[in-house]
Amino acid sequence: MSSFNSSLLRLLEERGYIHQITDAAALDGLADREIVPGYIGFDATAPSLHVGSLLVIMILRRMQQTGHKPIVLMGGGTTKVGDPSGKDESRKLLTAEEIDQNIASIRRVFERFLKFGDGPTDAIIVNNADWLDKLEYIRFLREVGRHFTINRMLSFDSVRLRLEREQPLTFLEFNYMILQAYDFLELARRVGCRLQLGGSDQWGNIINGIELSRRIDGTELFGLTAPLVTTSDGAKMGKTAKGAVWLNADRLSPYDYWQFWRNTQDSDVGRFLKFFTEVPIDEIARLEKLDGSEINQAKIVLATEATAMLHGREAALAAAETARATFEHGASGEDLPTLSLGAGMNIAHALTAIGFTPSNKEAKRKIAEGAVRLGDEVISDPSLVITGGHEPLKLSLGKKRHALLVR
RNA sequence: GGAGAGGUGGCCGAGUGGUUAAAGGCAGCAGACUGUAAAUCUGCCCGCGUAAGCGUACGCUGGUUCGAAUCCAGCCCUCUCCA
Repeated sequence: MSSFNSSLLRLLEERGYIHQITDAAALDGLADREIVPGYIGFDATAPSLHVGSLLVIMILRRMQQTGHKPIVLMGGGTTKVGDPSGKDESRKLLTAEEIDQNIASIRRVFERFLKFGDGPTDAIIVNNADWLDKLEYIRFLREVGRHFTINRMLSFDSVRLRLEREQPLTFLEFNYMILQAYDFLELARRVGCRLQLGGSDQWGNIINGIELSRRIDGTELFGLTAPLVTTSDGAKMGKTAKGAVWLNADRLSPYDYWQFWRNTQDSDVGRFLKFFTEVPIDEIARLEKLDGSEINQAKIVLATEATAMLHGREAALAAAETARATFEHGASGEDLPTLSLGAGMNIAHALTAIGFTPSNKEAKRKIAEGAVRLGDEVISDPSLVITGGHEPLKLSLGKKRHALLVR
């Protein structure tokens, strides 16, 4: 069936994880013969990664499952420079302290997907600040800089698009691709890394690293990119009412994470099951063929499996149960967000306090629109003051967002 | 260093002294229809306040004026061309 021999590439291909490979046949041979250490870099621009990174994290996990060694590269150094890819403006510069805090916060997620340790296929985590922070400018320019022509650098999307749109690109950011290329060289030297993975937007950066390593060390390295995950109507995946879909539980609860997947469009379910769960292929084939409202069964599987992988099976089942109680029986599940009313609270303020509305003003608008219900009764009085009773009260905004109010 | 263009709400983008909290579009939220889907139609979309009302807002700082996003001065930033 598959054109590949190695279990790694066969699995990645079957699941749809492969967008481009530099030298597929050679990589296939290598992966078939020996343990391939492969890395992905993650910049620490926020205290949590979001679902946008989930696909490549899944690839690391799959690598390990097929007998290879995942390397998580935290971009402690590159974050200080800022990746211009896909952005019109440079980010504000983070301080070293903020970056370190972000790294500490982000790394916990990887422990859910990868097994770390000292064994040959155990995952390791490294920080490129370890070498980038120590670079000496002139020496670096002479050793590495001479392998890059400006002519070529200008042709890369990350740079070209910015220039075409007449947006500024600082010299600082311009250097990002060189540093990423150098990372690959450094990882090859330090830990024998042979493969770099990334999103399709990273192709240019990955190629640079491969070429740099070949020129300086004569080492043959490989690159593999994953497709950009968009929803079927073309939008970049990963936005919800509350903003980005964070992976850290303290930024997005398991319940909300479950809801994110539950609300997947029909046409995306099959693809997402392949990408973000480990449900067997033939089972996915069955699920995605379900008709009409039956497709919701597939969405529930997707939500529960994806949530279980990140937050644990128990949290996933609790989220599923709460959703079932809330949406199918009109009751309320205990996994819903909860707000303590204290002595009593204005209903509009309560909506804002839970985060359903960004402001009291917006909360009042929603009340005026008839979108707010308290215990399934539509509320029309924006000045209503709620006091908690013995039983939790269910507060709802629209059909999807529900919370429990307690005393 | 010189010449020109420009900086408007999350984004794009109108607006050149007075119903301008600022057209229109996108994104977003809600309602209807559904299946917690998509598409479609409708409404909403700076904040505080129950309300009257108030406070902020068109790069920054001042000024002119009864009144400024709109005029003037200085400054900051960006782009294009020239050196």
